[in-house]
Parts: sequence; C-alpha cells; structure tokens
Amino acid sequence: MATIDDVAKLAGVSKGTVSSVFSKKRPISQPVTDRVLSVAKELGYFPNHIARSLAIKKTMIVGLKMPISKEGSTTQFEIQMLNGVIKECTKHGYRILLDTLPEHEDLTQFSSDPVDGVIMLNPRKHDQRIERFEQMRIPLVLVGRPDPLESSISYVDNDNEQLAYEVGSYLLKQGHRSILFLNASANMTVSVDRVNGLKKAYEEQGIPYDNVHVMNFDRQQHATPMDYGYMSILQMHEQIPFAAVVSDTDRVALGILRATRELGIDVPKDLSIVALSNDVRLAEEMSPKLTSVELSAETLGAEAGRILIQKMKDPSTVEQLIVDAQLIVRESTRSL
Amino acid sequence: MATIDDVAKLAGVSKGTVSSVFSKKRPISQPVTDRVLSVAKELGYFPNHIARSLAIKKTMIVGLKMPISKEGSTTQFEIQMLNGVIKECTKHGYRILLDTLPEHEDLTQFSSDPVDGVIMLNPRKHDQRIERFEQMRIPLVLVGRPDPLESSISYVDNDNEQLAYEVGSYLLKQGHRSILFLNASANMTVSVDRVNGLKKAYEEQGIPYDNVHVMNFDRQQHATPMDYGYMSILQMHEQIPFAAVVSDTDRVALGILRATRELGIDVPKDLSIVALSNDVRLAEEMSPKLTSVELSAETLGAEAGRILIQKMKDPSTVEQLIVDAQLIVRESTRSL
DNA sequence: CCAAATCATTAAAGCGGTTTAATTAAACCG
DNA sequence: CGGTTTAATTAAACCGCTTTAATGATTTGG
Repeated sequence: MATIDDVAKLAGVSKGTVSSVFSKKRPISQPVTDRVLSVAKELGYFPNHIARSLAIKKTMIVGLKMPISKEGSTTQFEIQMLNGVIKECTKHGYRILLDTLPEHEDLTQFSSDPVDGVIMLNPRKHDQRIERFEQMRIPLVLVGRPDPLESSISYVDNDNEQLAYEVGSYLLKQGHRSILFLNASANMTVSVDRVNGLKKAYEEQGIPYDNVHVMNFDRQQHATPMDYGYMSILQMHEQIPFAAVVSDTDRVALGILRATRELGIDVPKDLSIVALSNDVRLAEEMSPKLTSVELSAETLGAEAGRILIQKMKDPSTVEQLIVDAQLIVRESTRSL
Repeated sequence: MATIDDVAKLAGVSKGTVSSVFSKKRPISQPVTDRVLSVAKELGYFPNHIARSLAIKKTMIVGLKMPISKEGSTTQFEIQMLNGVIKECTKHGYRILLDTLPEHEDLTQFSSDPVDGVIMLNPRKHDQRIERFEQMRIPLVLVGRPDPLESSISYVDNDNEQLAYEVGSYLLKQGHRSILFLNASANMTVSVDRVNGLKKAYEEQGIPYDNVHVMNFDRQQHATPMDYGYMSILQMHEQIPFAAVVSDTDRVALGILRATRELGIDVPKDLSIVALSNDVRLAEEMSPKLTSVELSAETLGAEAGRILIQKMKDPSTVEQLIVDAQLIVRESTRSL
C-alpha cells in the first residue's frame, strides 16, 4: 500500500498538504489539490484508518459485547437488539465491532479496544468490566440493569418484573388460577424478575401462588427453545393441572403449539398461551395468533445506540431508560 | 489513559522493556517483570490496540460487508451466515467489524479499513470493490459468486440453479405439473439461477414449462415475507391452477400455510409445499412439517471464515467452494 | 510604497506502540 | 584471570497519519 509519504513525495508537496487535501480541514489551492489527487489515484493511495485513528483518537467504531455460548447461536432477542444497534449507529456513521466472547475470555482485559464507545449486553453481578471501561474513560451503555444499581451508569432495559406482573394480572382476571410458566434459564436475572412480577400479581389479587409451576430452560435438556416448549407440555400435562401457560419466547410457544396439536388440546379452548415475544411477526403468523408481550428488543438496541452516541459527544451524559413492553391480546388466550 | 511511556518512566525502565513484558516476545527478568506489572496495574494501563495495530500491521479484525436496506432488517439468511462467520472467526481469535452500508455509501471507498481481511456478501456485477481490495492487498472472500466469474477470487456459494433443479425434478417425479413459484426479489441473481434450474428440470423430463407461474418478492407490495406468501396464495388460487408451490423461504411458507388454512386447502392433500429454507428449525416446527431445501447459510458463513483465515496466513490461497444443499422431504408434499 | 493582514504550505512534533541494533552485565571456561 | 558467550536492557527508528507553529508568498490598504 502506498502511504501518505509516497504521495507527498511524488506530488512534490509535504505530507501535511496531502493530509489536508483528503481531510479538507484546511484549504488547499485547486492546482495543488488536483495534483495530489491524481498522484493518489495513480498510486492507489487510501488513507490508513488505523494511523488516522491513532492520530485523532477516534475510530468511529462502536464495540458491542454480546456473548454467545460456544455451541448455541444467537437468540432472536439478540438479533433484534443487534438490528436496533446497527440502524442507530449506522445512521450516525458508526460501525459495529462485534465481540461475542464470554466475559472471562474477553481479550480486551489485556488490551484496549479500537472503539469510541461500547454497548454491553447482560452485565453480570458486580461486573468487573464496567469499572474497567469507566477507568479507561470509554463511554459505556448497558443493555440490561447493572447490579448493583449504580446511578452513574447508563443503561436501557425492559421492566421484566412489571411485564410479568401484567401478564399475571391479565391471566388472573381472565379467571386462570393454575399457570405453567416456561421461564428462561434459571441463572438469568430476567428469570428472577419475572417470577417476582408474577408473584406480585397473585398477591395483589389475594390469590395463593401455589398453583403456579415454574420451569426453566436448560440447554442440557432441551436442544432448542421449541423443544423446550414441546417437551415441557408433554411432560407436565399429566402431572399437574394448568389451563394457561406463559412462554419464555415465541419460539418456545411454537413448540407448545406442536405439543397441543399432538395431544388434541385446543388452544385457546382448553389452554391459553401467552408468550413473552421478541419476534412479533412470528407471533402474528402462528395459528392461533399468539397473545404476547412485545419485548421490543430492537427498540432496546436502538435506544442503547442513541444514548451511546450522545455520550460519545458529551461524556457527562447519563441516561437510564426503561423501555416499556405491551401486552397484545390475540387469539391464543381466552377467559375461563 | 496511561501510556506505555508513563509505565516505563515510573517503573524506571525503557518502553521497549514494558512492551516486552506485555507481549512476552522477549524474555524479561522476573524482578523487572513484577515491577512493570505492578506499576501498570497501579496506573490502570492497558496497551492501546490502535497503536499496536499500527506497529505490527495486524488488527485481528475481519470486516464483514453485509448491506442492509434502510427500512428492512436483516434476513434470516444473513443472520445464519453471520452466525457461521462469528463462530469460525472467534475460534481463531478474530473479531467482526460489521459494515451494513450499501455499496455506494461505503465509507471505505475513502479510507482503508482497520481489518486484516474482508468477507463480502452478494457482490454485484462488476463490483468495483473487489479490485479495490485486490489493490490494497486485503484478503477477500465473497459469499456469492462474483460476476464475471474470476478464477483468482475466493468465494463460497450455493448452487442455486442445481438446487432449484432438484426441487423441480422432485416435484415433477411426484406428478406435479402446475407449479407456483414464489421466488425471491426479481433483481437478485439467485432468482435468475433458480428459474434456470427449474426450467432445466422441465426440459430434462420433456415437460412443457408453461404451467410454471413465477412470482417475485417485492418490498413495495409485501410488508413481510409472510405477507408475501399469504397474499400470493389468496390472489393466485382463483386465477391459475396449481397443486404445488415452491416457496422462497420458510417464513414465506408460514404465510402460505396461513392462507391455506383460511381457504380450507389441505396441505399436502390439496397442495404440496416445498420451501427453500434458511432456518431448518422453523421448518421442522410447522404443521405440517415443511419439506425444504436447507440452504446452509451458517455453513456458508463458516466456510467463508475458514477460507479467509487461511488466506490471511497465506495470501496466495484461492478457494472456490460450492456448499451443496439438500432436499429434505417432510410432510408438506405428496405424490399426485 | 511599505506595513499589516491574509493565505497556502511546510517542517517537525506528536499519537502509543514494536522492533532492530547496540550496549551492558553476568556467566562460563580453560 | 582475560576472553568469549549469553542474557537482559535500552536508545532510537519506525508504523502512517494529524496538527501546531513557523515560514513565505500574496494581497490589502492607508
């Protein structure tokens, strides 16, 4: 690759001049500009992004820390989130550096990243990385609440407790008492939040919580989310009574529906299903159309991007945003 | 941020020594190593990735050029592909720089990228960028055939013509003559390839091709792929006779199924459906389970990653790989 | 017509690392 | 003990760009 020196030499100017021609930060006379440009084209010269970044301390790249388990692939939630981040960042000229390693393998614990800011998914409890970014003065926005909650850290999140509370209240109002809850993995904070929300709904209506059976997704047992839904129904429908099931995602609901068809269970006559959805379109395409809570993963991503971009402009920015979810009643639930 | 100079000064050594302590490329005595490390921790020093990249001419980052239309979001194909790329690259310590701008807005036409190699989706005819990367000596692997075909360019691709040919042959053997083909967008080369393959199947079996009706996805008309499937069936089932439909993707098939349910058409008794799938799991979860051709988008991505990594080691590497697809007969087709 | 102001250009000093060649210190050996 | 290796460390050059301060050249205006 030709460098700025080559161009400068051949064009008979200083490299400062060549730099100015490309960056247009300083006026250069027309004849000189033309000469430089033609020499550059001749040599196939392109400014080196890395050298430039080093000099101006800016890369126009946003880091996205989105751990993906070795075997598993990205979830629908992550995809939607990513989409939101991409759209928002691209709009402002930023690109995304994907970082899918789990925290403990994170290479960046040994070196800083070539990014102007970072969006980090699902921070863990007392996440070491958060203070590291703080220390390095790299603008950071979390997707998911930091734990412990810290008023100086920007984040976006759903209110998972509230969301489960709404679902619970809705089902209880419809007369459902025995609920099967196919929750997310046990080790996720979102799972805990949801259970709390559901409990709250029961307490508020003065109904004993005993009849709620909570299961957790477990990669060991269930190959896919759909499997999770399918197997759970097959397994539980003989063991315990339930007239409603709350599903982790819409893919899980797909499996639930398969099981009901095989068992001759009619939805929603015999069984009501509510999904905590992250793919509205899929929910609308099932039959019956799925009553679901839209998690707005894309909005979450876009808002994280927006806040980060603002923070990169003004590092003092702090914003903590709860994106609220909405229960959309479709065809898979009915009142008892 | 503390720099290597700060550490060197405070530890009373040269920066070359500090560099060696971190890179371990040269032995440094234990006492010195300890002193440097403790000073580094004290100052919160992390080697600067950009400066390092500039010096060693290596970033351990792979660029992924994956244009996404402004309104539309990533397709399932792209997601799967991305997944494959991520897995393969992560395995070898590379990270992904996502670049979703359409070709004509590509920023990199004005500056080189901080990447060691590039994977580029869906190259256009006579794609300017290909020679630019060549010129810059940046290893490049395409996903999708270059046009014109060039023996020096590495790429991975499906054989879309072959694939459509197989689907056509299969349907014809099952006795199907009138086929509705819900193809991809008209402007995609894959659409053309598929039609050619289908035609070939007809010709080979000496059956007139007149009874094949080809439609194309069009963002203007169809909000979602599912809409495309749904609307097309509603619209065409009165106008022309067909006992089989070939669907662009499994999401389109979802829409087709919705239409058949509404119209009281039984699948596969009254109508056979074959999908060109990029999400096997979805295909298996529908009812009836979808007969489909697995496009192996993830394999495509992983192979592209593998070839690129090899090419970054040995720039003389050239590999052109056709990932073959497989027709999996499930429940949505039957013999007439 | 000369001093002042304006404009285009340049030389050199960064940006924060790596690496080569030279230097010093320590170890070895007959 | 002097000479030779070997090991550890350093000074300085370099990676390719930006930017500041200085320098000439040109224009302006009183």
